[in-house]
Amino acid sequence: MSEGFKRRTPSRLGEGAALKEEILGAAARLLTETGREQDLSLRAVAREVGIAAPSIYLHFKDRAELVEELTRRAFGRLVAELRDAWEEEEAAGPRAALGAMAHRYCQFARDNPKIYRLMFGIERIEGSRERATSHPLWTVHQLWVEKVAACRADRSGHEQVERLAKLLWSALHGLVGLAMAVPFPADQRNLAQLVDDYLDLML
Amino acid sequence: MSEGFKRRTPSRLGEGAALKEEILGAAARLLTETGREQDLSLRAVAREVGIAAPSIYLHFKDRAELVEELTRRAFGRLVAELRDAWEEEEAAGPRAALGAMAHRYCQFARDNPKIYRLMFGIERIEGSRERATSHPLWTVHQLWVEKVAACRADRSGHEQVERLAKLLWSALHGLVGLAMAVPFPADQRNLAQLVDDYLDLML
DNA sequence: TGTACATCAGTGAACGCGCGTTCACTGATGTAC
DNA sequence: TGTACATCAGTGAACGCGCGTTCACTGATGTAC
Repeated sequence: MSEGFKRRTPSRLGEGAALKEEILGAAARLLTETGREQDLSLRAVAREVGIAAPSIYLHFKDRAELVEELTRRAFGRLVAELRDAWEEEEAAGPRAALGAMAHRYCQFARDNPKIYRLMFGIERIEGSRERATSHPLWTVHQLWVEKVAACRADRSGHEQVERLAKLLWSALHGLVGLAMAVPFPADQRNLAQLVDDYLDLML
Repeated sequence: MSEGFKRRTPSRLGEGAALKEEILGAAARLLTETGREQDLSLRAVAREVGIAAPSIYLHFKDRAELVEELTRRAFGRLVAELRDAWEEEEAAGPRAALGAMAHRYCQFARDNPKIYRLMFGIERIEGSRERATSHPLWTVHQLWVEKVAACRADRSGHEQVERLAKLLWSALHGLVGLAMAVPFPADQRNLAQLVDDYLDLML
């Protein structure tokens, strides 16, 4: 608004797929910086990129497809962050690495609250009914299971590991969810403390 | 839609506050039965009640006020449910009563997913900045603290009790939140099992 | 090297929609005389 | 008991808005001859 008119320089080289990236980038920007959840409209995205609204249809079938691609990538980033956190602390042993992963999870959610909400919100539930294991959420789930298993070594059966993984994941999810929702803020330090408490209880 | 025209019988006795109740009831119905989150529009509510849209302004300043009243009452119902669950099991001791409360909490969320989302969603954060302790969320928080304290008797200091209460609450919040979001459903029984696991870990 | 044409990224105008809100009104009920 | 009037719950029409999407277009680039 304050920065006047942007008009996309045409720059139409042989391949136009670059615009697709610009569109997804602008959509992410709208969610992280400025907007409320519902500001993710095609027209707002087009405005942010500096193109005409119909241009989006050159790269996405419709609004739903844009949103789906956006969340798919966000899940990709989340998983990458988690793996990264694990690897950074791996030398200190699986328990420490799992802790790092848990903290990074919360960090991601707090850094990208709108996107996090979109990932775990209501928009997404529709089309992906039976191909559940291809849903990005499945990947996240598997990652927790895998790493919790590494912590428990062979002290627990697979079922027990699955249960622990679910407990941990949903505890973290609830912690960041409440922290976002509640007006008497559990601040950053407090949250980290609570995460550690969970880990102590569980392992 | 399928049931043709409803037209509210005027019935304008001395007090018209009855319509306010009808409006709130219709709004709740829209969220629990039919609609997606965003179907909670003034016009949809008016349609559901069978009145003209402007009539809503006789009882609510604007849409925001309707939504606020709706969530305030929903919190009231939640707290009542929780107290009720506690009292039903109180005879069996505080640990059992707390368990009953935890299960009832999940039950409420699963029975009213749209409303639960509204209560802990994004809509509400705005106006209620500094009067935090008058926010209904504060009441819920206090209730958990009170009942966890009853379980811990004098084995824990106040700070420790607060922490446990937060852990429990957010664990439950995360559990139901993920259960709603995830397409490979942890079914009802599974969820109850996980709740028990949490309680075992914590107490 | 020069011309005709196909391709294709991107556009401006328009559509129909549902929304929140305003406004001047209607018409039944309760009250004053 | 009958008439005039104030009150007040509820209404229909209209406003301006932003939205998702469609459609016929423009105009630069790459290719065929």
